[in-house]
Amino acid sequence: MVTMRDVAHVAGVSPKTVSRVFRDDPHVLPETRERVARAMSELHYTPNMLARTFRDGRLAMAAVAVPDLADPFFASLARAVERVAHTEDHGVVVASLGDDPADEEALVAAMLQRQLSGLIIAPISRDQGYLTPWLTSLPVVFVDREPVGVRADYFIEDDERGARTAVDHLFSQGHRRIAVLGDSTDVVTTRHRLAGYRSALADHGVEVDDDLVLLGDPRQARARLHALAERDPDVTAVFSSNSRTTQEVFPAFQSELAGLALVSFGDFPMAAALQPVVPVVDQDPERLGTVAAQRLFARLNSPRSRFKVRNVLDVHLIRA
Amino acid sequence: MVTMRDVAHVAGVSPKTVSRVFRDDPHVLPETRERVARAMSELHYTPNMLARTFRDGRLAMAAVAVPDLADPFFASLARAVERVAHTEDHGVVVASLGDDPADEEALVAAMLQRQLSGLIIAPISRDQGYLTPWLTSLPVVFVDREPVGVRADYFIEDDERGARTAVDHLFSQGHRRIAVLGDSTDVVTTRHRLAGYRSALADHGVEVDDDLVLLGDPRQARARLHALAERDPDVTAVFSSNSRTTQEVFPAFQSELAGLALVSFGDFPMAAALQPVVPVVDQDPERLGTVAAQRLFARLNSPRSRFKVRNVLDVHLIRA
DNA sequence: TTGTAAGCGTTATCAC
DNA sequence: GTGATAACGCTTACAA
Repeated sequence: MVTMRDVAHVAGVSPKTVSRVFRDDPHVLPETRERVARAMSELHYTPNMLARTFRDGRLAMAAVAVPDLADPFFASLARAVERVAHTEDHGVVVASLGDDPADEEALVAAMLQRQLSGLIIAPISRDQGYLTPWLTSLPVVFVDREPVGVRADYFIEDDERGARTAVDHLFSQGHRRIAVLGDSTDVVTTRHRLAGYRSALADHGVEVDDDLVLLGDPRQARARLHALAERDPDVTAVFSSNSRTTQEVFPAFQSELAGLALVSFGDFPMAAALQPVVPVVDQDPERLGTVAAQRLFARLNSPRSRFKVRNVLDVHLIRA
Repeated sequence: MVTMRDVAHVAGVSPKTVSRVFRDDPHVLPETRERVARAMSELHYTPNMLARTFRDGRLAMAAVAVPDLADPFFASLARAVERVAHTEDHGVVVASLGDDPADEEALVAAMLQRQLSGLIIAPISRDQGYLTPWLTSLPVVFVDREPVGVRADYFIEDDERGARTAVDHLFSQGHRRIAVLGDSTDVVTTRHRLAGYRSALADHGVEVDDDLVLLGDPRQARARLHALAERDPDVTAVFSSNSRTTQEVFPAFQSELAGLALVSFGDFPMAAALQPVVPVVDQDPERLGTVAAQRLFARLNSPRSRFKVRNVLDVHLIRA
């Protein structure tokens, strides 16, 4: 590997001068600069970022931790973060947290040990208290899901309101017996959206029937829903509280559950082209990722400024 | 930040001993080890990975460069890489290359300057010759798109064969005047799939009409196709040579192009639930990412072994 | 078993 | 305007 030393040697100057040339320090004679520049290109010098960032203790990379990078929602979110990070000369390290809340802490710790400059996270566990010690050394911004057990910036959608809107829509179509599908209640958004479902029911004077509340692993959602429809033919509509689950169950609405109505919290690819039409509460992961990343860099670039910790983005029902 | 020095001081030993304890070096008295361990946890010591990796010149991170992380195909691929990297105690840095081939080199260079341990790339430019100098310092594996202008491992699908199969399928349904949609020909897969289209036509004694070849930005694909249908009503079928484009144009087949047949190279989310049914050549990004990452780490872990450079994965037409 | 010294590539400080 | 020196945190010789 070619180092500054090598360049300095060839150019007949000190390493420090090479450094100066590289950093465009004005305190270098044009002639010297020229000589150094020539040596650099002759030797194909590439600066060792690792050494540089080691000096100031911080890798120019932001971490993004999401449940699953392969989920289009989180992929878009990560892409948006990447875009912002790029304008700040930062790279982006990604980590998928997976299914098991118990793994979250270890995965996140593994990332943070690498002295990244900041973390954007959509957690899967019930409590992120383990992050508290890290907060002194790097900014953390939550996205999509608010922090529990730790105080940090967060950018979320109005889950309860969105869910209520979605369920209201079903009521407006005349449905009264409405099932709800959701992820694990470890996930805080599931709890909020469930609350929205409940309050919509309350608004319409319908009592919550726990038998209509189907939670857990999205991969089993279709089976669970199918079983419900069998034992309870009065159910006429379903509120799916996240897009992952919606994608799992949708095909059922084209076959064994044809005729039932479906609304979804969270849009997903090709949703607009589906028959039957699925109204969705649109979340805009792009925007979520962008604002979260902007906040991260705002924190990094002006550590003493104050910012609004809680940030709730509006959501809208589309294709209704 | 708490350093080894601090821990050493508290434990009353030298930094080296702390290092030994941390690395589970057997040459430490149980008693000493105990004392150091206590000091570490008292001080909440976290090792500075940056310093450690700086020493051996290599960050424990693999780079993944793809056209667009928000594209479900590449998101799945990246997710698979992440899974493998994780078992090797490596992080994953992602970069979306975007639309403009001219940006590729700079974006990739920016990543590699960070002394990452390896690169997995699905390039967008016509020539990756710029990578040659990097090959001495880190392994590079191409995915989905073979390298041009540089010799490196690559894992691709059988593009030409897949395309031929897709177009054959249209012929078998009686179609003779078949349009083809594609990305820019800067992308090597587009060229291969176009070749597959041409040879399928040749097999069936149909001459290629350049007017039926619609290439360029996927976002304009629907408009281009619409215009073609207007001026050439004899076209009865369309081969879309990548999933991005297919997703753009699909809605047209539900409205202004209803009745035309469509086959796609590349599956996409919810495709199975669409009406009309779209047969697709399935690519399995998951598998592609997995094998590419495995190769990357194989190269890293046994630098002197020899491997097969060219690796072509089979593709199959599904939902036909 | 434990400690000392040196160095990884870069840059800040402070001379000259 | 330029250079010597030290330092970032850790680890690998090599000593003790």
